[in-house]
Amino acid sequence: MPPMEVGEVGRARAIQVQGMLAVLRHVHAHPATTRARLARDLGLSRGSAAEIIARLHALRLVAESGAEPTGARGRPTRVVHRHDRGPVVAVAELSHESWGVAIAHLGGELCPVRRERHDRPGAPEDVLARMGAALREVQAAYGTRLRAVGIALPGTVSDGRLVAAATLGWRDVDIARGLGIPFSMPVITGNDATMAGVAEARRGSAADAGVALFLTVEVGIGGVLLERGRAATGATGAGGEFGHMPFGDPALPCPCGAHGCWDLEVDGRALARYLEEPPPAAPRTAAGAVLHRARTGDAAARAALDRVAGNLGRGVAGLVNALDPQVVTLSGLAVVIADLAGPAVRAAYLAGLMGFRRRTPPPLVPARFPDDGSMRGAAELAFDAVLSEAGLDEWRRDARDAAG
Amino acid sequence: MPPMEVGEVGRARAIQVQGMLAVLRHVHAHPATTRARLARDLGLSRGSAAEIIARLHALRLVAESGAEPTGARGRPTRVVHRHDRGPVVAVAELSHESWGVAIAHLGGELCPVRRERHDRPGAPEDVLARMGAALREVQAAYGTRLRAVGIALPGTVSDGRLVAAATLGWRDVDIARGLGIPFSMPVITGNDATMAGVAEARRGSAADAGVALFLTVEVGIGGVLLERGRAATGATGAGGEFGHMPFGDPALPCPCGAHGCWDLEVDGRALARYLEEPPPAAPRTAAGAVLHRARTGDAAARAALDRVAGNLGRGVAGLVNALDPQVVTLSGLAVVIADLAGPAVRAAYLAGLMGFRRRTPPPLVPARFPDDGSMRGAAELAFDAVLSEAGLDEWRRDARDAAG
DNA sequence: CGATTATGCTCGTTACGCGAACAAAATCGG
DNA sequence: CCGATTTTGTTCGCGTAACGAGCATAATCG
Repeated sequence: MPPMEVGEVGRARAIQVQGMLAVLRHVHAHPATTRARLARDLGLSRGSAAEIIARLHALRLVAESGAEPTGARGRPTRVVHRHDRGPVVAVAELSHESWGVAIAHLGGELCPVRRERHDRPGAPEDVLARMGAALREVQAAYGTRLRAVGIALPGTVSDGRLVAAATLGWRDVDIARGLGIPFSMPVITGNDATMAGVAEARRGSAADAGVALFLTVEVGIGGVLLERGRAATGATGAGGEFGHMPFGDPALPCPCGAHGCWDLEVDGRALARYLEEPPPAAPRTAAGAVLHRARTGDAAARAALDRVAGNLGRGVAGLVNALDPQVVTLSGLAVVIADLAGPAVRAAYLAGLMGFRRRTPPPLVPARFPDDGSMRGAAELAFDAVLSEAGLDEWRRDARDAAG
Repeated sequence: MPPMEVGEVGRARAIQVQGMLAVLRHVHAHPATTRARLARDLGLSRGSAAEIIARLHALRLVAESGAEPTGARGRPTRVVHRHDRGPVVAVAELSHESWGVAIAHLGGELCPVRRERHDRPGAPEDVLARMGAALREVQAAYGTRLRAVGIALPGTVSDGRLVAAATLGWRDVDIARGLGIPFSMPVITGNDATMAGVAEARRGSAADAGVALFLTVEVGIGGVLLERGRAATGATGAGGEFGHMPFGDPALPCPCGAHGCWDLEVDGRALARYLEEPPPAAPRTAAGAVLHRARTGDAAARAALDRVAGNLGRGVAGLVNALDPQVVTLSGLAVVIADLAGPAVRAAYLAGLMGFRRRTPPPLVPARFPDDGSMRGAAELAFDAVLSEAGLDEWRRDARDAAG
């Protein structure tokens, strides 16, 4: 069967592709779904579901198992899950402390491949070369099963370039080139907070929310607005830099080039400034230390924490006023701040909300994936490319070439 | 032909509806399109295009004319446009100065029905009753051709209620009930700035932008983020209240209940405060007076204007950092401020942008529809409901009942 | 005025999912 | 233990929409 061409043999072929994609996306969103359930959820007749699943099985995209008694009346149904030789995506994550590479299967399961720690990452070339080597290792291992790559980066990503990464000390890095990825598969690069937000919106704390806001505090604040599981990343992919909104002291210069950014009011730099201590070389580590002091009775640290908590709450309120999410997911230090200084966060949050919102303020909830959210999100975005018309066409073409 | 039922006679029927909707949406987006052009743009064969257009013509949704020589080689093609007895939507707009009702045709053409001015609108019941009467007049005139109603309101709209309207002095008004609309057609209520943004994104200054930001200054700032022509209105429809982000002096209380809102830094209240004059009863009118003074050499007014211009530029920069639009459309007083104090706006705008954005800052452009943008946007959203599967089903059902 | 180009029309063909009918596999209750 | 009931799986004739080849039509070109 040749890949579908627009117009050939009518729109019926387009319907087939839509049916196959609907089933694949259902299996991805609900690993261990059943044939009966997906037929019901997708509004397919049982005959159609059978045929589509057979078609996908022949392409080694899904497999069936089970049909074991459930204790309920009626003929047992079969479980539909990913095929053992089905597509995988590679995901890479870079942070100021380490980098990691994993693969992800249809359904979202992550399998770590490599992780290396680094104190100061040094030159981009070095780190990216090692990451690229790990990715090529994955490609060697999985061959044509590897269909896309997702890369989560700690900074502002615009048009596929890491244009600012304060924690790494990098500026304007061509990531794909640095990784030396020669293969032609889709490569999705994005901000790590944006990707973590996607993971929370699809499988995490915000899975039931049509509109959600994700915020994380590491060095500064990152985040993203999510609508029906999709990140509002803007025209160039750099949306979500809420930390560079002028919620702070306008006299304070920000490393980003602007002044008065929210970033400076909610992280380790803010804590140090409120304690009248010198700016920390490693704001994240310094923040941890101050929070520990606050936890163990240091009054000055406590007061600094309360100020930062107020700044956090007030900024979140402003975003809620502007973007009207149903839920706000917090991650990173934001969760710790909310834990240790909940009343200060909440008071500033409620005070910052427009009056009509105070009756039912969107809840602030902790992330479900605090440690690997950005990898999970990178996997989701990579699978978006795979579970598309173009992705399915490519898979079919490769399957045919392999059979021929 | 009965309305389409999911599953009946295969997905072929679903294909038909998609084809019809694609053609209708094309005609709506491109009034005076041609049969040849829409076949090409939509990837239809000429036979299919002919059949779909015939189907739509039979339903009195579109008509054809022309086929007149164009001077180009080849057989002339026909123009496809709205049917004279096709669907219309009613649009209503309420502002602090007046209210208006119009109808809109497929393709976007607006025809005014009624407009009344009011100095102080008074009780919601009175104004809404008059607007409701005008809408019922439209219903009487158009009968079943009237398919939806769009209503643009000057304040925060959440879950269909006008929960805050500072310029009207209204709070928490049930609009549909106040209008007394008994009919069961879709009624789309929304913020006037949001709707004006939709108009600019689809047919105006931001029509070519995938992601756009719309901002208008009247009393305070309203606006919306737009993605592919759709407004990011949030979970309850209240998104876009950028004026209630804390870009200002945190000590300043805002009528909304929060403090330090951007609203207070960019309108007539800000100008008055900077001039050390009492708060104006009508901030919009007062702003106009100050701008006139600034224009005619009043140094104090000029200085106040420059401060407001800086506040505007700085806040816009923060939104650009966060939302990453391709273009920012300005309307209302924002355009006047940008005209009179362009350098101050631009300087603050560029200074507030993250460094990497300064090379290619999203342009600030004036609205294409400064006077009726919110009505045009209300029409767009009302037609969204009409040009949908449900809307087409309803139209077909009514057409059948009328013929039977 | 024949050649060329572009569009409009006709109609046999293709390919999709539907769903009725039946088969299979479980539990229920007497 | 077995017939009844429920739920799922399989089969296959059916209906339907769009395709596109082939031809007709209507314009401009040289």
